[in-house]
This record gives sequence, C-alpha cells and structure tokens, in this order.
Amino acid sequence: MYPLEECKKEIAEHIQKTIANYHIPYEIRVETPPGNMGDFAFPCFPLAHLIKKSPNEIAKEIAISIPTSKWITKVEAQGGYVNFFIDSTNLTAVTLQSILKNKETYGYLQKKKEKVIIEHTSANPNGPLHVGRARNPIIGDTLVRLYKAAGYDVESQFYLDDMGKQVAILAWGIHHLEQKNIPPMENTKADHQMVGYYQTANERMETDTTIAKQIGELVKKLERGDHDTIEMIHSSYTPVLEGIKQSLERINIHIDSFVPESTFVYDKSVDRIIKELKQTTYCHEEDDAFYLDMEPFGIHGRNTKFFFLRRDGTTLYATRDIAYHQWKAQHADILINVLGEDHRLEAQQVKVALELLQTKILPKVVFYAFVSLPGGKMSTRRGRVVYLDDLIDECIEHAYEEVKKRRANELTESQMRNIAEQVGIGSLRYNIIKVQPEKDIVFTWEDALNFEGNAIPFIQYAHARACSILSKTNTNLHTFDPTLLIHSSERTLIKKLALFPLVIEEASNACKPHSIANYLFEVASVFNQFYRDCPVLSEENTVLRSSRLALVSATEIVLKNALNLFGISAPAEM
RNA sequence: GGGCGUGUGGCCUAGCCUGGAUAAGGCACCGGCCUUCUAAGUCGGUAAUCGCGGGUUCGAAUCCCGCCACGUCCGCCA
Repeated sequence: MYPLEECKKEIAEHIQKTIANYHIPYEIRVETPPGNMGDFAFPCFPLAHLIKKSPNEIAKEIAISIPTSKWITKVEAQGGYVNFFIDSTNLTAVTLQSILKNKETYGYLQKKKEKVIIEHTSANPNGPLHVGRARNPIIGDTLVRLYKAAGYDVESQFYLDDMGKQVAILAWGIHHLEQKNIPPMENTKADHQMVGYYQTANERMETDTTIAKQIGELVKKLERGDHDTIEMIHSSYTPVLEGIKQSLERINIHIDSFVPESTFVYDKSVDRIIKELKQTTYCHEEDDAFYLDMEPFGIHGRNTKFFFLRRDGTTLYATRDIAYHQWKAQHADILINVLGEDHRLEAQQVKVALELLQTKILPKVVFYAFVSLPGGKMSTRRGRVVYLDDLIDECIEHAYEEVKKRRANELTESQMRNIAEQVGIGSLRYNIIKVQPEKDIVFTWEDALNFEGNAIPFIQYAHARACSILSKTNTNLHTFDPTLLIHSSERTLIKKLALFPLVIEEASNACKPHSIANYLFEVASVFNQFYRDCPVLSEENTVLRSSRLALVSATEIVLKNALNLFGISAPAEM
C-alpha cells in the first residue's frame, strides 16, 4: 500500500471507532481542506443531523478521541470540521523511499486478475483519420495505459468495418474511377491517396442510381460470403487501414488487435443473435424486416424501432455490433468502448439487446463530442476536414520553430528535431486529453498549436529541468534525510508526489483520464516553485543537497510516469 | 416534437458522480524578477450574481423541477 493510502486509511479507522459510539451507520469520507487548515478533514455536519448535536461539538468529540500516531501529529476541531495534520517527516521518508524504489512503476496499482478489452478508434477505413474524431484514439490509448497502470490485463481492439456501405463505396471507386478524375492529394500515404476515390464515388452515387445499386449489390455479395467480392473489398481498404495505423503509430498509439465485422457474419454468430432476438417479446415484423421496440426501455423519439434485420435478410451494423460485444464478453471481464456522441443511441440499442440476450458483461462507454471547425463539423465525404497527419506535422513544425528560437546556438539540428518531435506530439495528445470528453471542442490552429500555460511544454520543461539538475551530479544514488526537507515548497511538492497513486486509482475507477492532466500540471507547477525556492546544486550542506537531489529524482520519476500514461515522452532537455 | 450531452471572469478549462470552510487554474491585460541548477520559468494585480427561474437542505457550481442557448441523435446508414 502506498504511503498516503495508508495514512488515509488510518484516519478513517480512527474516525470510525469514535463514531461507532453513536450507534448509527455512517460512511466516512475524508476530504482535503483548503489553505493551511491541515492535510485531511472530516466534515461533521451530516452527523449533526443524525445525532442531534452541533457539528462543532461532534468535531471536538472526535478530535479529542484521536491519539497522535506515526501519521497523525495534530487533530483540531474547527468550524464543524475535524482537521488532521499529518507527520510530514514520515510522509517525506516513506514517499521518497517508495518512489525511488519503485521507479517506473511508482504509482502503479496492485496487479488484478481482470482482463479489460478497450475498443477505440474503429474508424471506417475509407480515408485518413481526421481531427474531428481524433479524440477517439487519444482517449482510448490513454485509457489503455491507465488501466494497465491500475493493474489490469488490457487489450486494445479496433473494430474494423469491412462489411458496410462505406468500404463498398471506396472499393467501387477504386475499381471504376480513373485516377485522372480524382483530385490529387499532396500526402503520399495510401490513406490520403485513396480518399479521393471514396469522395468521388460518393458524389457519383448520389446522382446516379445505377451506381448506388452496384454498391448495394457489393454489400449483399459481401454478406453472402462471395469470395471474389471479399477479396476485392479487402484489397481496397487494406492500404487505407495501413495508413491509419501509421498515423496512430506516429502519436505512440498501438492497437493490439483489429477485429473485422465480417468475423461475426461468417461464423454465424449474427444468425444466432437474430434468432434469439426474434424470440423476445419486444420483437416485431414490418414488411419482412425485423425490429425491437425500444419504447419500453426508455428510448423515445419519432421512431423507437431498432431494426436488426433488413427485408432482404441482410444484417445491420448494430446487429453485428451485438455479436461483437457477446464475443468480447466471453474474452474479458471488463469492456470499455470509446465512441463518438453520434453513437449514443446505437450504444443504447446494443445495450438493450445484450441485456435481452442475457449477456453477462455490458460495456462501459466513454462518449466524446466531436472536434468541429469554426464553420461546423468535419466531414471526410465533403472534404471539409483537417487530417490528423497534417496536424501532427504542424505541431512538430511549430515545436521545431520554438526550440530553434531558444536553443539554436546550443543544440545540433538533429537534437532540435528530436525535441520538436517529442514536444509536438505531446502537445497534440495533451491538448486533447486535458479536457473532459463530453465537452465540445472547436478546432482552431491557434489553440491546437498553443504552447503556453497549461500545455505540454510547461510540463516537459519541468521534467527537463529536473533532468538537467540530475545530470550535473556524479551519482544517482541519493541518500536523504527527511527531517531536512522542511521548506514549504519541498513539503508541497512531496505531498503532491505522494498523491500520484490515488490519482491513478480515481482516474481509472471513474474512467476519467483528463483528471490526470490536472494532476500533471500541478506537479510541474509545484516543482517549478521548488526550483525557484530551493537551490540544489549550490547547496553547501551536503546532506541537504543530497536530500534535495533525491526529491528532484523523485519528481522526475513521477513526471515521466504520468507523461507515460498519456503516451507522451519526457525529454531530458528542451 | 422527443431523447441524450454541454453551458463556470473578455476567452479557454478544473471542480459536478460522492452538496460543505474565501469558486481553482490557464490565456489575454497591467506591474515586478535572469552576473544564481535552461526565463518554454516565476511573483503580484484587475476581472465570475457558476446560462435563467424555482425547489430540497443548516449549507447548492454540485441534487430535483421548469425554461433558454449550443451540440448530437431519432435511416431496413455506419
């Protein structure tokens, strides 16, 4: 158990003991007070109601009953709160020990037995990834890293749409359109080169019904398992998918497995699901097509019919998605999906169907709002997009300019390029992950390339500063005396570092990766204050110097570990 | 029309789940700090009836109800 967890537990147990005298069931929650009113606080107001005493009276009773201990140095009743002051020397000792011992696993939680499948990105392979949905891979990959840190066995999956209309349109375009009719793309990656075929085929399809019919025919053949069609579609989207993978790798995102939708059609599991859904009482037929009535499940609107089987006997995306989820439920203990907000209804429908089919594990879904452009939403079909590849390039280029501005005289070209890469990609990921997923983001180049304030260079710079100090010493074995680290900047920093495991715990439990961004910013911020107040290398007291070096080393570890949760690298110099 | 999501200083964000002690940061703006471990830093200042109106509560940014604005969905698309 990590130091602060132990400390919190002890405080809660003490309170529990005293409260037991009141003979009422009560759940204890310890909070953090503002200002310098202690390290932990326990509000007595709700208790006052239950046992008919004033909050301050109760606070006093509790305060008196709690003995000082290894952790607790002082307990005070103040304005209805019990304020706890913890032994900072002890906290310093055990926290630094824990960090320096665990190093790259400090903050990580105990290994758990559960397997987690996190589905994210799952973009149609018909063109390059664009910024409108860029939150998906970034949130998804951060969750993957977070859950690994929280001790789970994690697998990331990309649900590959190889059966739908979108890939059929792409394939039709590639096989029927001539290159000269496709608007040229600068980027030579296959996904960029191919997207024009998709866009043009889409336009043609809208005006030409025979094309629409041909594409519909492709979809039907696919579903029947026609070998040549499968081959044709597969060879069309594969290069595009490779391009998508390359883009993801550029921002440090690796996906463990790609699960094609067709799997569930060809292994007949979709057929089984249809059969089972038809047997439920909510199933109805209309013009030979089948649907579930969603009204009893609290889904309202103009149309509450969830069609899962077309009149022509072919399945729908959501139907196949049900099969996919049943399959996932057999291979994991916890399922997490990262989906755009446009999938909210579909996710509900799938969930209801899974419940009707008595599936044991239902997915926990993280929805995100689209990143839109000032004029409205992005659209691959209409070509109104900012592609992820272009944003990556711009971020790196902007970072390069900034490094060059500052360090051109000191660093080599390749060093600057290397730093620019780390800062640029970090910036892209951080700017997206730091805001909660449900919040709308309007994309502007100004914001996307913002390197000021709560942005990644601030955090990476703090890390670089720590590395710089550490690089100027000839040992990395820093012995420390916890009684010497008593400056308020030192104490604030140590307390912040001690919090890291609790931050991981909370962020993973609540599926809220953005809360780590706040923490990361705070660590960098208090480290900068320490840097200002407490000289390290020039400190003449050798024991204090060594103790501060230990603290710098610990900070460096926490910053690096936290950045790693975001897939952002921690440069040693900037 | 209905469902869901969002609304916090001029701008952006955290806090909302689990109500609690002066609403926390960043940008911008104003004024300081580099012969001292990289100033991509730091200190101070100006600036908010937490969308609006009710309710619950000793106490509401937080919970409940109504309304408004924006986003999103209500396809035998994905």
